[in-house]
Amino acid sequence: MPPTRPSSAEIPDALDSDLGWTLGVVFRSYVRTANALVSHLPGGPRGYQVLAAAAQGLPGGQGALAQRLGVDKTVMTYLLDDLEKAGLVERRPDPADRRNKRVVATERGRATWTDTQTRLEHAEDHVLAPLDPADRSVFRELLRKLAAQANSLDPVHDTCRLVEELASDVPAKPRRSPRG
Amino acid sequence: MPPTRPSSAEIPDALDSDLGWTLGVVFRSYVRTANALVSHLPGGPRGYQVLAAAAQGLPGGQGALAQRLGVDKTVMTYLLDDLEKAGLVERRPDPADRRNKRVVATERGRATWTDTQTRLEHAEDHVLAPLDPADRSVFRELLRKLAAQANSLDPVHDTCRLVEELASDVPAKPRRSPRG
DNA sequence: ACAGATCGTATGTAAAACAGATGAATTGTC
DNA sequence: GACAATTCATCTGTTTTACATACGATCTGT
Repeated sequence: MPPTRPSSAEIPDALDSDLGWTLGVVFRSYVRTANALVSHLPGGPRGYQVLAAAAQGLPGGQGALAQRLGVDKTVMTYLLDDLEKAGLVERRPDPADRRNKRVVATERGRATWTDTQTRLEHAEDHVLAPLDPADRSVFRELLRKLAAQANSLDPVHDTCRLVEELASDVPAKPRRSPRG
Repeated sequence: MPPTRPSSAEIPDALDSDLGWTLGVVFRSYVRTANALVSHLPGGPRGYQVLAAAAQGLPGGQGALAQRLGVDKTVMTYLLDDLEKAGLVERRPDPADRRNKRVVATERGRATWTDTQTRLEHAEDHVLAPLDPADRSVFRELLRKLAAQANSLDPVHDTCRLVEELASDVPAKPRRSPRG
């Protein structure tokens, strides 16, 4: 998914008023900036999310953490390996359940987290720069409304229903053929 | 990049006012819907873009097409393989330059394109549903402004400059270690 | 006509994600 | 209290995807 990660200049013509396109342009612009701002810590953006979760001291082992972040548990394993190797977090066996390994941020990890947070705020300002302050808050508010609604109907079967609702000639699932 | 394709529920807590987060939620919501709506044609979203380009009859061979869409030329090769196998486009040798292979949409390809276009318009309405008509046009306009500016400073060195500008402790490039 | 460049394709390689198996540790039941 | 079943984190193997490179075919220059 990301399904789409087109790099730079693409379809510059008549799709200027297309919502999906403009949304993608703005989002990718932010993602590019944000990625650059967190590229110094292992795991990139996901490493930051893990660090943030650890610094906020939220409960649960690394499995729960993986589920919350939407990554596979095996990914979380070597994500934490790199993060721990960098001295930002620690795996600490849970005294209550020694199978669990609590993920706690080190002193340096907490400092790095707050530092990166301020960076990301700058990234937001960078993206919103072309708007004057009044328009910025309007945009934030509208976006917040959209996000709230999008979250409520996020479940997968909903888009499936929408597909069947609009589909005309989709009998089966034509998976992509292997390259050979 | 996608760099980030987190699936569903993630960091539900204090980041509600975070621009990057809400932007990502809305964008992923649209992407999910749009992907579902174009999943019936080979290559998914990129297959649709190729089909759209072919149906609009834009000039140039498949190499130029690949560059415009931001995908590798080798990807374009088997992308067109699948698309041609499905009878949506044809590779036609350019009479002026027989190295080039013009990509033209078949009759069925054009029909599929227009059909998919209307579907994607429904997807837009679906995302913008929580807003009343006035707010929708406001949102579209603000987003258009942001996209225009983002496009102008998209070049990579710009974000690099921004990184160095804000970086505090980034001496070298700590590439991620291989898993083993 | 011949050297060099360009287009599309084929091939190999590296990185990333997912599924399944493994070992350690807990819970339940008898 | 012992034993089966479950859960957690990790390891291993497979698959997919993108990229880099090499190749044959074709064009353009001299």
